[in-house]
Amino acid sequence: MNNNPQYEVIWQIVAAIPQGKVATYGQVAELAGLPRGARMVGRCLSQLPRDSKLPWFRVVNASGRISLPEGSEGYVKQLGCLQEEGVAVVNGKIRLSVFRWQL
DNA sequence: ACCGTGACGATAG
DNA sequence: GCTATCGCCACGG
Repeated sequence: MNNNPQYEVIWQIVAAIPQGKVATYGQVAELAGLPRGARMVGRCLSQLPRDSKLPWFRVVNASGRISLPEGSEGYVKQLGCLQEEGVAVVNGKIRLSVFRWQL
């Protein structure tokens, strides 16, 4: 299955994102100690089981957009979860200057 | 080993 | 704001 030891740290970072806030793939990668691992974070999340308890929906791309095909099941779920937490998604876009997770 | 494929990102126009 | 490139990196065929 997931033999990649890096997934472990990625999961931990994602799990630490506060509710009502979001983080970008690149940000998660850096906090996980993987400077150019944005794609790896995306890959990691894509492998998560549908019933994962991880707040994967709090991860968006550097443009503040959901990186899933619009209209897809995942897109709808992510959008719903975010709005439920109070994250404003205007015209499919999130203001990172407001909702981005800051340490 | 080679090549195409992504839930990416930075930059240029 | 948008598209087009290019760099990046793990995986699978």
